[in-house]
Amino acid sequence: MEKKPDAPLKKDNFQEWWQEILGRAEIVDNRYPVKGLTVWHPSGFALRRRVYDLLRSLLDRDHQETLFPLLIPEDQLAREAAHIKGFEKEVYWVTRGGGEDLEVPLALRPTSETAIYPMFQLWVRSHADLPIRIYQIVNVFRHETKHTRPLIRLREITSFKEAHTVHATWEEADAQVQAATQLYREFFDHLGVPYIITRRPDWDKFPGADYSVAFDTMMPDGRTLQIGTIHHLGDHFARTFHIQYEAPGGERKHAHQTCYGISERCIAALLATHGDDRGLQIPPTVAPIQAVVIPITYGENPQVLQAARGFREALERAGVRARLDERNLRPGEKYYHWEFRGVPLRVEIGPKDLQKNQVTLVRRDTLERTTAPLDRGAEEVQRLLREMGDSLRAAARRQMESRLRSCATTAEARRATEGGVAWLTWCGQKDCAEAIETETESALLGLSPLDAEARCVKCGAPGKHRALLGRAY
RNA sequence: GGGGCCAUGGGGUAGCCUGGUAUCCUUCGAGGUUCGGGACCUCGAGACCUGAGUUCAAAUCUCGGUGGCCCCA
Repeated sequence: MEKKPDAPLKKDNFQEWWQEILGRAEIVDNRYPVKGLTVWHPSGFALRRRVYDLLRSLLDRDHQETLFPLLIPEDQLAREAAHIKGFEKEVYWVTRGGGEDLEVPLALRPTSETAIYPMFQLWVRSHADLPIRIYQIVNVFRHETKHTRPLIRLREITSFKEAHTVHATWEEADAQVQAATQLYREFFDHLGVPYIITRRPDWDKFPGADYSVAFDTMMPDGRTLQIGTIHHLGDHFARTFHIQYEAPGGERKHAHQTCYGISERCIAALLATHGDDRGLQIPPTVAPIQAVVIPITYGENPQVLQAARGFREALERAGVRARLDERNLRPGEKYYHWEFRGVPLRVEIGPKDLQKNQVTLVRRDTLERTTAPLDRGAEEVQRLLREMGDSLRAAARRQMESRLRSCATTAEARRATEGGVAWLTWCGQKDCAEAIETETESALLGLSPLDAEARCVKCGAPGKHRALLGRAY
């Protein structure tokens, strides 16, 4: 499986790097014989589990986890007009059971609003039932016509975390959007993935939403990747699905809703953000293996082996996820092996270390080599892991910010979007947006408030928004 | 949505034009010597995407399917 280290250079050719590294580092195996579906390798799955455990722990503070069915009857899926229009071209249908045609075709959920909201209709009776905040982590299916890419654009999204909330008023739902934004910030900060938060332009909002907020990050080639979205649904779905509650005064009112999602693109983002020409780099908070212990034995050497085993146990006791590599390979090969897989810290223990009663520690990010006394080694490992998490996050943030440009003309923005993204001022007119997109050869991804008075780069009218321009995956 | 290129052991490839015995590297298994940054030796294992057609004979030629990659909208 693993090849010798002729890994393509990431900054020169991200797409090739991406395709190669996922297989070689055993994250996913893309050889499954259906387009757009992929297999999580056990070690990739271990990472996925860490990342989603983190996400769960954040959500569990005030959400409850649930599980809804995969199949949605056609008539339910079609109830909300804008919603079905947004998804109909990508829906997979189950039309037969056994040898029989089904009376009602069943959709494989492309997202679960229409599976969940009929149940909300039953669950919501009184204002005392609100708010409801639930989430589920499930697979969803979308028959993508664009290029599928592993972990980035899939036909089966295997790891869709979707949260759905119900509130009494529009304002309360609006506050939930803020809360969700904060929660996502916290999540991506833990992963060290930098992000830009914008409101999606009207023509690009979630089908059936009042407005949509999106998190975008930047891939190494400067293209953007949407890694999280948050939607204020207003009362559109509540009206369609008759989700009503009895207010304290006795009148019946429509509820207001939000929904927000994160998929395995969050893992794509963390791998693409931190990886380099030597392989992956997994942030310590979510690394399934945080430190690998490599004994340097020179043939049989029971003392070294015993010390290495003992140290691994000490790490485990200190709460560090540690692994001992006792394979009969030369140490150098083990270094490359674990570096490629992104293990944050390597611990070497050899005869020279034993003599000095120390361990040698090597960081994955800087390859810096230090030593620590054997009996305080575990503490030092913990300290280094914390430091590495911070420094990965900071480096990623700097890297992205170096490729954000505020531009005064579309020509300037066009250059900026060749390897990054551009901010420019927009008046809010659709015509101007289209002209800007054409002239910059990129997409108007999102909007953010103006921080000072400015004029539309296209028509010169007073600006209404800062617009984010980029080329998106 | 439109166009182009491609499919050979687990991974990467040669062979295809001009039909006849499938190349090399890597990987994997066994054994031995090794071990502070990708060791070596011996032995062994493993492939022509799928269906149809042409032909005495197809990895090679033709058509369909499936899958992958790239470019443009």
